[in-house]
Amino acid sequence: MSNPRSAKTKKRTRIQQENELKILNSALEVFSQHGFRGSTVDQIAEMSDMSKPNLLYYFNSKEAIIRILIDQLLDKWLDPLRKINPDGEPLSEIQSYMRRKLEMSRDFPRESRLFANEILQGAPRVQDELRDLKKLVDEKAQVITSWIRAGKLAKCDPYHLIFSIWATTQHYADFDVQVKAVLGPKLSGPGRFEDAARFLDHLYINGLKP
Amino acid sequence: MSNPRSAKTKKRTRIQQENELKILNSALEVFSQHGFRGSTVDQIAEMSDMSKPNLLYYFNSKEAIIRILIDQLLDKWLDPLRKINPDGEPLSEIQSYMRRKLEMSRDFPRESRLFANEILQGAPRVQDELRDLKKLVDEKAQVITSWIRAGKLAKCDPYHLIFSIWATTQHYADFDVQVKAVLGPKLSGPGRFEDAARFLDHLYINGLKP
DNA sequence: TGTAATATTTACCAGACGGTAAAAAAATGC
DNA sequence: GCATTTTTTTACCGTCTGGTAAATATTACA
Repeated sequence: MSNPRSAKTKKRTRIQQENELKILNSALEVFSQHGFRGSTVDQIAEMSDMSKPNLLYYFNSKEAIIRILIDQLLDKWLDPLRKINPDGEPLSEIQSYMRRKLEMSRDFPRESRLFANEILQGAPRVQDELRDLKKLVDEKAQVITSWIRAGKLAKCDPYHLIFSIWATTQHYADFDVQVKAVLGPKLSGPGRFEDAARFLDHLYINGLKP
Repeated sequence: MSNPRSAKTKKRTRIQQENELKILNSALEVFSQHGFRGSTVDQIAEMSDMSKPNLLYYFNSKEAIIRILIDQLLDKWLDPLRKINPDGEPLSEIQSYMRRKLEMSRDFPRESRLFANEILQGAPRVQDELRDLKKLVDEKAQVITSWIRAGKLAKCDPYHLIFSIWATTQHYADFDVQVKAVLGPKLSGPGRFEDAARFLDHLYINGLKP
């Protein structure tokens, strides 16, 4: 068999497990920074302390690697949205969702940037995933609408509400260099996520009116 | 002289002006969709109805083209922020700024995506510009702080306020495919920018509290 | 209309890229 | 310790890419 991953259910050896993990980790690093076409297999191989042919022994192609990364990503990415509880207190559900998304930007910035790269470049590889995404968002938009009807939330477009939460939270991962450049060395510590959370809490609940 | 652009102040011929414009326009299209390394000179040349050597007669290198695009971009990009008037009515100044940024996303999505690509990939070419950006943001953050002190605005972090406006507005350009996929064909018309503006107006002024 | 300057084409090149074949080396199981 | 499987290395290949040299065609202007 040419490739260990193509074996259907055969148990993986220790070396396989280690190397596949190492490769995927390097690939995430490289792809998230340079995008797919901007990355080279050699870069990923070098970061994995491996020769290019050796890497291609574990994964058939560059394309195969990013496919796996994307599949792993989307599930994790949608989890915070799934966790929104229709029976919870609306304002605090929104708030928790925002916080969960912000934590993802803090803890998984590479995943965020990989996804951003894909979308930015026209999402050629995530068409199916976008369909799933729409389904889930439609569902949650209905929940939000029901909250508004019940008078628990200000009247607003639920889709754009969700967009704004995505945008504001992912910004801290995707535009990290810009955020750091603007905040300067003093304010760029890990505390910036706390500051962001505090600001967004206030914005989403009370707005800017004094 | 090998290249018409390298001539210091010599007046440009009609053909030069036309072709340079055509090339820069194609380059913006290509770079904004594929990023720098993901784009090829041939792509840009083809889109300009030109051979690659002919294109390189007008611009010395691929790098030179993106440099010019970036220089043109930043100025335009910071304009809405510059226009914030310290003597205006705070809430409506914020609102106008948000609207101006949203209009830029609507009218110049390629510029937005080009910039996003640069930042996402570590901003290797925009270090100087980020310094200018910081200066301007520091200045406007002070204005916002003075508004808060005067009791004209809710107490909040001015930097994160600016970040949130950038994020929410640029989202509609940078993540356009995702926005369209989620909204579906019916809601994806040009009217989505009006819907977004309405939502953001309400969010930034009143928040979500019913 | 002739001529100098500008613009375009043709034919390349050297290096990087994704990927393969096959042999050598290392690990595994008996 | 030996045979089998797994892993790694070496040596490639065809294609694409950014860029160049030089010849040709076109334009502008006196």
